[in-house]
Amino acid sequence: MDSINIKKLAEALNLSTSTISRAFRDNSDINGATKERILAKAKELNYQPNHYASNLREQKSKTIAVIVPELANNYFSQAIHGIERVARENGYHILIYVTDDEYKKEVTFIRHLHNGRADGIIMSVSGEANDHNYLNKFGSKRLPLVFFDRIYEDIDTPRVITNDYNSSFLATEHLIEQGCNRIAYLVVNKSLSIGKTRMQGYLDALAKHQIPFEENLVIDCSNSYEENSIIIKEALTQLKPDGVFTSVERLAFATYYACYDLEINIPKDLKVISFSSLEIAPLLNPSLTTITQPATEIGEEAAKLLFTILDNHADKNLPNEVVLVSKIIKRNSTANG
Amino acid sequence: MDSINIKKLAEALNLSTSTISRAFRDNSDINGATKERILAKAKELNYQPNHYASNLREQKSKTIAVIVPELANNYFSQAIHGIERVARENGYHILIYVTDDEYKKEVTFIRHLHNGRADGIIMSVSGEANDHNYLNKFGSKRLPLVFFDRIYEDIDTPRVITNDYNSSFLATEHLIEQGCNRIAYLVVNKSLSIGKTRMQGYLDALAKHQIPFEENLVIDCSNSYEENSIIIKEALTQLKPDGVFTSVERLAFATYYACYDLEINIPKDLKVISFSSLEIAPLLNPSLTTITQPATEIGEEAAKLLFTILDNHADKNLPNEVVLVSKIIKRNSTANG
DNA sequence: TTGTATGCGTTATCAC
DNA sequence: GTGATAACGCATACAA
Repeated sequence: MDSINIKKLAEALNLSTSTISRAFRDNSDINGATKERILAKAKELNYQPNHYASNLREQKSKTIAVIVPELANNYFSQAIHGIERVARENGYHILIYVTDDEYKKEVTFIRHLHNGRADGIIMSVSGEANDHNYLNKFGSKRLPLVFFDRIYEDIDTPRVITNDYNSSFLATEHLIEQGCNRIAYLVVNKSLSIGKTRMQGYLDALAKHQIPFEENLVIDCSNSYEENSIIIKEALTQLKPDGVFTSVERLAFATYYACYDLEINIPKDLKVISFSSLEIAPLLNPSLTTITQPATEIGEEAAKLLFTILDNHADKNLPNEVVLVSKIIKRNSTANG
Repeated sequence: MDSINIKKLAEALNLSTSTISRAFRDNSDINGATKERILAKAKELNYQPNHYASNLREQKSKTIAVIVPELANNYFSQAIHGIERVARENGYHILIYVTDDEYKKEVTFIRHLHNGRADGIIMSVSGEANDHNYLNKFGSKRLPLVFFDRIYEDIDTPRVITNDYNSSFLATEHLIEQGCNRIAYLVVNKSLSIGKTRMQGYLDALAKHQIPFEENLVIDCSNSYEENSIIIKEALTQLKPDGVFTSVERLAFATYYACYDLEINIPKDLKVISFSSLEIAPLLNPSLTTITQPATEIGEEAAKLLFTILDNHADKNLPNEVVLVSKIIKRNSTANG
């Protein structure tokens, strides 16, 4: 093995390993000149303190894990981008884990991460329908955890969310104001809190405007493209809604495709509004009215929150919940005439 | 410190640490019953072998690093998704690094990664205009490295790319066949190999069809949304092309926005074709003709290639270059009357 | 300011 | 089949 380590560097410089070590840590007493000498030689020999040895010694990894349900999704990739930026600024590295919306994977990831690999976790959850209690099994040894977007309400940990209820209320109201009175609500899994919160806004807006709620206008979709296509087409033909409010971007796209096929004109026959982080919503045919979440900012906030926790071992009274505001951007998919 | 480790587990079971360790490794001699007993107790006490200690001992991290120029981009997030999947299957974890197209960051990341944090690197490069030689400075200690999409041609390492030249040739030819003869080529940085390769296809297609090449129809764009808007609008007004071939997705979007503003009709006045991994290209107004790269597959191939290298320390004769095929999908942005 | 010695949690070698 | 022990590379308490 010809690889360089602290000992060899020490020998090469006729110094002790402790002195070498000091040259790489900031707060140690060390002669400026020797430090220079060490750093120079280190560069020459391409020496870097071994990450695993340091971390074993220091009992921390300078690494955080990010767990998301999916990756090929504007919202999550933007959020990760935000997390990455903040992490980098703080000298942290990020590990990415994708659950594909499978609860089992989430549990496996979280369990695994408690082996020291990461100092903290930022997660958008996948298993709302399942048992969240596994998170409490770690006791006091549970890694610092921050939720964003999709959360477990029954788990006590900081979270970054958006004002979903309000946005949904306003979105529904917008459709009503545009003349809709048969508004369908498309959701991926209505038992998930995020689906429920958004649905409540929908319900309350209907109530406010004295539009009776019809159970079957709540369309429970799946994660499969093909299945959704069938479900949505059937809903459009059978129920003939004049407005659609979709709780996730993907369902708006599916609605568009369905309308193309069925020759339903958006917005004339059907108005569409959706939660979406798509930057090119204006380029769609027709341009899509969106509730746009500040995805990058959500990621940044989540990361900041986590670092606050990691810095203050004595958790000062930090916010347990950060709420960011989404914006409704009206475009042609909900236009009149 | 109340945290559990191998020693405590050993005490709790009246066994030695070696036996505990064996229970967690596959190939060791150990009594079936004791193994059961250990695993059970481990679960009960929430014990997991410390990752950093193991890795320090074994001199490998079961981690690979992925370096990309940007994240909020369909292509890269899909590619990462592919990498993540394959990595997971192989029991590896992935670290993500975003360079924001800054060469300096790339160098810093790569340097840093040679501290043992990762066993290998998958990268789409950012610094084509700069000195790539830093990669050779590591000598035999350089980590296994696989390029994908954007590569350094002068660095000898395996790579996964697409048939860019051919796709560009066919894309340009498609525009010509649709009646264009003033075709602009939009590129972010034409000195980059990927820009050059794609441009060569463009040039050769023009030549084949005896269309004289006009230097100023090659529009060198930037990474800034605002700058591109100005550049493209000026190009469209001054040069009046009847076709646009964009080397990256983002420039196609910018072209759409510019045309909306300038009231140029696509495809009547201007036909547009672009490299793009956008899944909703059919939903654009008008639907966008794309050269679609198999992004996820590219990621998967890159990961597989890396794992082949990591497995065979004696590098068998593995392919140095994997070429995947892109597909041209004709849509309305290049349609005729 | 620098050096010595010890231990972080694990696994491999070698005994038994 | 199991246990004692050294070593992985580094950082710190303590000594000098």
